Amino acid sequence: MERGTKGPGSRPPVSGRSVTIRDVARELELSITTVSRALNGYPDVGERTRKRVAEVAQRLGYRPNRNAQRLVTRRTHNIAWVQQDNDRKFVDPHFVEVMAGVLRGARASNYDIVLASETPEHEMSVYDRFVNDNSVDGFIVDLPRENDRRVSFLLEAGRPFVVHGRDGRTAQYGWVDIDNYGNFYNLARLLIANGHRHIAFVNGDEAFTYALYRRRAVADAVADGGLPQDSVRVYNSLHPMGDAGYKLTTLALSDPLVTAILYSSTLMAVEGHAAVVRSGRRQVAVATMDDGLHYLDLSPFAGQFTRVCSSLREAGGAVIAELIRQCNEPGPGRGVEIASTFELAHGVDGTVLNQPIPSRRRQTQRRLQPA
Amino acid sequence: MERGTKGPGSRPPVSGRSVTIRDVARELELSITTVSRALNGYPDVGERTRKRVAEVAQRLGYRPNRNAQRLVTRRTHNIAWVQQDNDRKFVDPHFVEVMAGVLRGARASNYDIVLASETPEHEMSVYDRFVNDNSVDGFIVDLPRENDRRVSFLLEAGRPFVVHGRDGRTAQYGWVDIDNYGNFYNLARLLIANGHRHIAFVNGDEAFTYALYRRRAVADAVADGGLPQDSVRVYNSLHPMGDAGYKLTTLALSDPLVTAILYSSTLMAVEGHAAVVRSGRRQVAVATMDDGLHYLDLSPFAGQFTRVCSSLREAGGAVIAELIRQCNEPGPGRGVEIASTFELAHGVDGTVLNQPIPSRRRQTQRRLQPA
DNA sequence: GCAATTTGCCAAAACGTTTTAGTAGGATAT
DNA sequence: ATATCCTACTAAAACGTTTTGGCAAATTGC
Repeated sequence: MERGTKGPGSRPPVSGRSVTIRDVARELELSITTVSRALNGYPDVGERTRKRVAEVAQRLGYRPNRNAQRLVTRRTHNIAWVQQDNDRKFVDPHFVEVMAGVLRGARASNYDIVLASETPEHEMSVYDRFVNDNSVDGFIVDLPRENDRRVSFLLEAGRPFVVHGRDGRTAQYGWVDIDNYGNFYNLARLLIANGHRHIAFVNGDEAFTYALYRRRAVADAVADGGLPQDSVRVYNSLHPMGDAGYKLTTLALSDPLVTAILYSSTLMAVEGHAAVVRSGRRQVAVATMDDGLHYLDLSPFAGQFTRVCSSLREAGGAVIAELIRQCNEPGPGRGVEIASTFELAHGVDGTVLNQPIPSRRRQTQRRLQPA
Repeated sequence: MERGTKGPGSRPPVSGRSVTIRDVARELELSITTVSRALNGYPDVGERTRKRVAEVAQRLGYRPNRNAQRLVTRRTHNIAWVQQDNDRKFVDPHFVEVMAGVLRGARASNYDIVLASETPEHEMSVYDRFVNDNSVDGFIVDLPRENDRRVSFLLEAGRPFVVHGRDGRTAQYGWVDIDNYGNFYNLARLLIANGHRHIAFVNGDEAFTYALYRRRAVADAVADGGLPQDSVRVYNSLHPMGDAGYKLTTLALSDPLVTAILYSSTLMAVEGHAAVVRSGRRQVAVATMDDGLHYLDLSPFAGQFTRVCSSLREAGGAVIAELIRQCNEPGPGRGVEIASTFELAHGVDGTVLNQPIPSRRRQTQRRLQPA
C-alpha cells in the first residue's frame, strides 16, 4: 500500500479557499492581532483603524472560520437538542411548536441548534459525545421523566442545560414549564363544580412527568371535590397523538354515564370531537389543555372546548433564553413557570352554545384566576 | 480601562479540562502522530500498537476535539437546514415527518443537523454565513419555489445541497421528490372517470412548486378527460394546514353541484371531513395526498379517503443520504423520485362504505399502477 | 550477503483564530 | 526634567487535531 494513503473517510471537496484574517491584515498592513481586536470590539484599537478594518473585512468578504474560533475560545454558540428516536413515536408535532420558539430565540442571539436523534438504548452515548467533543455549549432536554437519566448525566457532567418540563429535582437545574398540576386541578374542579360526576380523562403517557403530574392533579381534584376516585376514568395514550383521540374517546363513551371528557391535548380533543359527534351523545362536555398549536385550526370548535391555554412557542423561547443566560453567566440554572390563561366555553357542554354561564360557574372561574 | 479587558462576550464557563490526544500519547509513550493514525485506521500502525492505543483511549475517555478536527480537515459532518420564519407559517407539521427521516439517516452516518431559522428578508444572509464560515458541509433546501433563490445561491457557491422538492432546474442539482404531477393527474382522472363533474381542489400555496405542479396536473387531467376547465374549482390555503381544511371545504360545499373534493394533504382532508359531515351532504367523494404523517390517525376515516400514499419520512432519509453522498464524492447531484402507491377507498364516496368497487374503477386502478 | 522493500513509528508544519504579554511613543503630573 | 500613565499597536503562544515527509529497523529477494 502506498505511503500517504488515507485510512477511512475521503478527501474534502476543496472548493475555493476562503479569505482569512491574514488576508485582511495584509491588505491593511496591520497585524492580525489588531484586525482581530478591531473586529471583536476591544477598546485598544484606534477609531480610525477600527473603521478601516471593518471596511476592508466587509469588502473582502471576510468571515471568521468558526472552527478556529471555537477551538481557541472553547465556545461554540451551538446548543444540542437530542430527540429520542422511538420508531413509533419519533417526534411529536408539539415539538415543532416548541422548536419554532427555540429557533427564533437562538437566531436572535446568534446561536444555532444542533439536532440529533438516537434510539433509547444509545441515547446517552449521544449526550456523552456532545459533552466530551466540544461541539456544543449546552443542552435542551425535552419531555422529562421522573429522575430523568439525561438530567442526572448533565448534572454530573456540569454542563449548561435547560429542561422543558421538570422532574422532582427542580432546585438543581434550570427548567421552563407550565403549571401542569395547577391547570389540571382547576379544569377538573371546574367540571365537578358544574355537576359532572363521571369524567373521562384522556391523558398522555404517564411515564413523562407532564402527564403524571396532570393525573395526580385530577385525582386530587376529585378527592377535594368530595367524589369517589372512580368518578374519573383515565385513558392513556402512549403516543400523545395518533389513535388516542378517536379510539380512546369511543372507548370512554362506551360508559353511558360519562358526561365530560378532559383531554391532555387539543390534537386529541379535535379527533375525539369526531367520535363524540358520531356517538350521537349531545350532552358531553369537553375540556382540554391548549398548547397553542399554530397549525391546528380550532375555529370549527369555537365555544365548544373549555381550555387552559399556554403557548408552547413561548415556552421554547424561554428555554433558549435561559440556556443562553446560563452559558454566559456561570452559576445555578433558574426555573421559569409559564403562565396559562383559562378560557371557558360558552357552555361547558360541547353542543349547547350560547347558554348563559350560571353564576356559580363565574364564581368558580374567578376563583381559578386570582388576578 | 484595564489592559486585557475583553470587549463584548464573556469568558467561557471553564469546566474540567478534557483529555487530549497528547494525554493518550504520553500515557503510551508514543507520538501523537501514531495515536492519531492508529485511531483513524491508517495502515502504517502495528496491530499490537493499534490495540493498545484503542484500549488506552477508551480507558482515558478520550474524545477528539471536534473543532480541532474540523479546523484541520475542513469537514464538519454538519448539515445546515434553514427554516423560514414566517410568523404566520413558521413551521409545518409535515416538517416533523421529514425531519424524522433526516435525523435518523444523519445519525446513522455520524452527521448532525444544524437547524436555524430566519425571516424571509434575512434568510439569505444565513446561507451566506454558513457558506463562508466553515461550519457546515452542505445544505438541505425545503419547499422550493420556482427559480428558488436559495438554489441559485448554492449553485453559485458550489456547495453540496439537496432540495426536497424541485424547481425547473432539476438537471443542475440533487433533489428528492415524489411525482406531484403524476399523482394528482391520476387522482383527478380517477374522479372524472367515476362520473364526478364538479370537483373542488383544496390545494396548498402555489407559490411552492409542489402545489403549482399539482394544480397543473389537475388542469391537464380535466382537459384530457374532456371536461371544461371550470369543472374544477381550486381553493388555495397559503398555509397547508390551519383553517384550510374546514373553512375551504365549507366554502367549496356552498356550490351544490360539487360531488368530489381533492385535498393536498390528509391534515386538510381530516378537517374537511368534519365540514362534509356537518353539511349533511352524503354523496361527496374525498381524495387526498397521504404523506404518511405519523402522528395523524386516519383510522376513523378508514375506507373513506382515496389516497396516493408516500412517506415523507422516507423522503427525508433519501435527502440526507444523497447529501452525504455528495459530500463524499464530489460531482453533480442526483435526483431521486420517491415512489407512491395508490389506495382506493372502498367507495370513493366518503359515506357509503363497503360498496363493491365497479369494474371500471378497478381497471382505472390498474392503469394507474403499471406494475 | 547485500540491495531493495516493507514495517512501524515520529518531528514538525499546518489549520485560522484569540489571547497574552508586551513595546514604542506621546501626553500628563510633579 | 523626569516619572507615570495612557494610546495604539504587535510578536508569539496557544487551542488540539491531521498530514507531510522522512527515518531507522526488520524483512524480503536474489
